[in-house]
Amino acid sequence: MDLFSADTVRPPFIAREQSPEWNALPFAERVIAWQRSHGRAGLPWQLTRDPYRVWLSEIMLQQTQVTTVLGYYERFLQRFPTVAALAAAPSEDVLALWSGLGYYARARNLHRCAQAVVDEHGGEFPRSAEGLAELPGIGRSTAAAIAAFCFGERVAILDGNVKRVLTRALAYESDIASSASEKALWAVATDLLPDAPAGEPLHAAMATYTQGLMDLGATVCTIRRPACDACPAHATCQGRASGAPERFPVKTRKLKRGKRASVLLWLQHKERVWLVRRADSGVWAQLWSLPEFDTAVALERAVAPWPGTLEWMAPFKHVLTHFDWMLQPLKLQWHGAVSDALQREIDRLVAVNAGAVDEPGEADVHGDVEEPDDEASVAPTVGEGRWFARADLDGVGIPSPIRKLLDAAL
DNA sequence: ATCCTGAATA
DNA sequence: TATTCAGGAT
Repeated sequence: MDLFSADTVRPPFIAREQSPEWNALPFAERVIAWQRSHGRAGLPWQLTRDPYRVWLSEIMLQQTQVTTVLGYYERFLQRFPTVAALAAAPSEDVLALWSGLGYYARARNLHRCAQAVVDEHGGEFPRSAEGLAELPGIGRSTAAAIAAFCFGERVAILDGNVKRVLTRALAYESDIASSASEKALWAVATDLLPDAPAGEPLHAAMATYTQGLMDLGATVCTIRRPACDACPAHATCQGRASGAPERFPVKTRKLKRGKRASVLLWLQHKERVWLVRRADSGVWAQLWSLPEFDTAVALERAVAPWPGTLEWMAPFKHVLTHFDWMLQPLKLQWHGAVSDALQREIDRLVAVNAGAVDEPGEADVHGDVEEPDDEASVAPTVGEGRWFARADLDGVGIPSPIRKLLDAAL
């Protein structure tokens, strides 16, 4: 069953067929009416007002689609049923359950936030958007969403979906990246908030309106080919009137990505692979991955004295926001025993990664030619490495492309 | 400016 | 198949 497309479970909403009186309703009331009949309902995090669950869903839904989050949300709650359980957990376990979701700073902030709620707020989330926004990982929009859903606070959200809906409704021509636009759109979002309907608590209106704006952006006012006929704001939408609603929001700055190339050491002994924990900052911070080198030469120098043969595996590209990353795995495999001396060498590689060992020392030990620019040749890690059997990989955080690589060949 | 991934498009 | 794009908080 497709929970995300309202039209699969409900008759299509055709704005044209609505009465003139209905179209004359204020924006918020139109959104609310649409949400009640055509918004997404029944998603796991919509069945509760528990701030812990709503907060978790909002963090997971940042930069991540509903279908992806569904695969993580329940599993996470099973392992951490309460904010106290999450606060008490090792950060390693939190990252393991976040593994594959991406933007791992969210998981680190999530954990810090849980600890702040327990340590500084007696285990209860603040009941206002203002209070929520002071917690790690909760910005203005996420704070407002939680406050609207859980406490019915009359406060505006402004995420990517909402920006799209609003800029189209207004045919807003300025680049939304500017701080002036940001400010203006927050003001618009706040202006459009519903008033308490007669004989109805504001709480319900705020929750429905907030969800409605999100769902409208996700299912009707889509990036490409918006379904204007199905939109409750159809009649007054300036973007639609302009004939090219998909032109909004206006973004003049084009993103340009840099390039980076790295070499990964796949160190395999029998059925196990050697992984290191990455540094506390930078890409894939604190996740487990294959040791990373700037060049094949640097990698070959590091493993030169070791047994086994180096095998070049298929290179692959991984795209991040700010650069295209070409990754070349080199597999070093052997089946003999790991002597204490060799294991010390392997541990030492990690220590070098962490910057704990002087580079000249390494050159001496390996009897290698001195090379300039050696310091940047190995990506930093936090100095921890372990052998992993296939079954061990489930228990730790591993970046998606690395997990995929390991799954395919380990 | 820096984080990651999956979906959409070419 | 390869490339482009979207998406909040810090």
